[in-house]
Amino acid sequence: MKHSPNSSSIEDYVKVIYAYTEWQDKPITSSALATRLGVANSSVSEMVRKLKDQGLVDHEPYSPIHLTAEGLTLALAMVRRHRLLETYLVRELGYSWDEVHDEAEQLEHAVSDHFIERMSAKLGHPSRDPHGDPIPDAQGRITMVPSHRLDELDPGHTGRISRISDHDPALLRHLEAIGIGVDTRLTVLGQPRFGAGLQIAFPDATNDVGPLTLSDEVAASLWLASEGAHPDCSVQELTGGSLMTPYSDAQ
Amino acid sequence: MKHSPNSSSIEDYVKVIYAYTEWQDKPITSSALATRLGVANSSVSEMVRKLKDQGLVDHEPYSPIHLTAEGLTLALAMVRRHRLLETYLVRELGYSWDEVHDEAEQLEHAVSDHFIERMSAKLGHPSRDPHGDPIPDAQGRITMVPSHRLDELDPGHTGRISRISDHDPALLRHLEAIGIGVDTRLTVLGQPRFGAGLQIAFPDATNDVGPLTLSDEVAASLWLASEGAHPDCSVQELTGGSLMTPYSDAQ
DNA sequence: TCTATTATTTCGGTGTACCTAAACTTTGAA
DNA sequence: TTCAAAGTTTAGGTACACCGAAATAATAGA
Ligand SMILES: [Mn+2]
Ligand SMILES: [Mn+2]
Ligand SMILES: [Mn+2]
Ligand SMILES: [Mn+2]
Repeated sequence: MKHSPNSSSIEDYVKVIYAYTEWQDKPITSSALATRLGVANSSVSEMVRKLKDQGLVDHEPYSPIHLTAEGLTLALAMVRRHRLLETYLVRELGYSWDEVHDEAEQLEHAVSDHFIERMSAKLGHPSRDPHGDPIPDAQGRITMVPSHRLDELDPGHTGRISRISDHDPALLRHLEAIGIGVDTRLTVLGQPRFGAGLQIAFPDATNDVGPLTLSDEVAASLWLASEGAHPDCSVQELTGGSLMTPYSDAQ
Repeated sequence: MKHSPNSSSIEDYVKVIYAYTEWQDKPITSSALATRLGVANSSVSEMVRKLKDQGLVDHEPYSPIHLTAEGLTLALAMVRRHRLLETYLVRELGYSWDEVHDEAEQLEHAVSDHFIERMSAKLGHPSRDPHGDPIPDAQGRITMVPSHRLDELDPGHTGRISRISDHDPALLRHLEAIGIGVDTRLTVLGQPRFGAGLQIAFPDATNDVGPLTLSDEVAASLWLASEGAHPDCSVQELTGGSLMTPYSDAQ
């Protein structure tokens, strides 16, 4: 109900609650939230009570945490900010894709709505960030090709990488080194004979790049778009309203 | 002595202490600092004690507040950040000069050293911001033509506006409307017969722009560079070292 | 020189966002 | 079905950056 100016902590909590569901399609638990935010479980319990009081989440004690419609709107606004900032840093300021996440994590709380919309316009209103993550538009609509995490896919699937987790810069540099990026075409071969991981191949490879084994961690960080999927058939209308701050004068 | 990560409050205190001297050439008092920061006097007393403990200011009770060498380095780093950000917002994101101050006030605490240096490079390492304020270089050196506030100048002086206070957006829009901007050439005529203010004329005016009377507030917001002054003769070496954060890894 | 005014600091207290340790649920393995 | 381990919340406490009111110091006028 309340429309207090959201603190950067609140913004991060709500964003992480949203992002968890985007990647795991189940609601986040208290301890998972604590791990992702790098705070103690008790801090999460307290903050979740506050978020509930403010109408941003639904929560019963000892149960997972869900965003309300209002919480979702705030989360989408933060996701939009974060991903537009990452895109801007790469395209306009020459950052590499492994450098942008931490910078955007700070900036997302400091920039104004005005700044965000200027940036979006200058970039031509992009719909994906440098890691393939979809950027909600100013009305909270998300467009993305239907995709699945590599570790959930049965052997035999071929398609293009649609998104890559940007949380670990070292992982991004590793992927770059082995030639995997957004829109790279590849085939899932399945688990190798012994041990863990996932074997993949590059169907378009011209030279001697043979099949590769990805660790479980790497495989869970990659999403593959079904071959022939079309972005337009996957618009999700997630919120009714605009993502702009209700009172933009409150700088 | 301590090299704790500076909070945005500390950054603002130190920056305001520096900026006061830049405009008034005398050290700031506790209550002036409180006014400029929009906090209570008691808050300033407490914070100044903390700044002293951290070696950023010299201060005896009931006396004005001076920056130490270390405090000056931090202040110059913040001034550099603020003015580069303002310049960037105007040149790259299409902000007008009255919109940039508040946005930069937030961003200056959120961007990394890396971001600042990328921005500076992209802008061609500018030495003035949109209001004429000098931008310290990465070593803390400031270059500026010798100038004086309009309200301290004797009648008869002619020169170019070298800097304009950016704190009041309405004032900036007013100046724009009456044709005064950075590098505008004008002559100080002195006080009008009755009442307050300062009369000026535009020696280069081609049309019917006659002499104008500026209010005291406006006159105190403008600096005039002596006719024929040369920037190179006014480099101030203000600090020995680099303005970069000692441990840049501590994001 | 002696106030009266003004400036500054100290004191007690608030809200936010954390923490550790202790208490309390839930769950799943025996 | 039971109960120990795992997950979660509560209790008590800290640091930070504020506040208003009270106390204290500086200063300037008579
Ligand atoms: Mn963040
Ligand atoms: Mn991303
Ligand atoms: Mn600031
Ligand atoms: Mn400025």
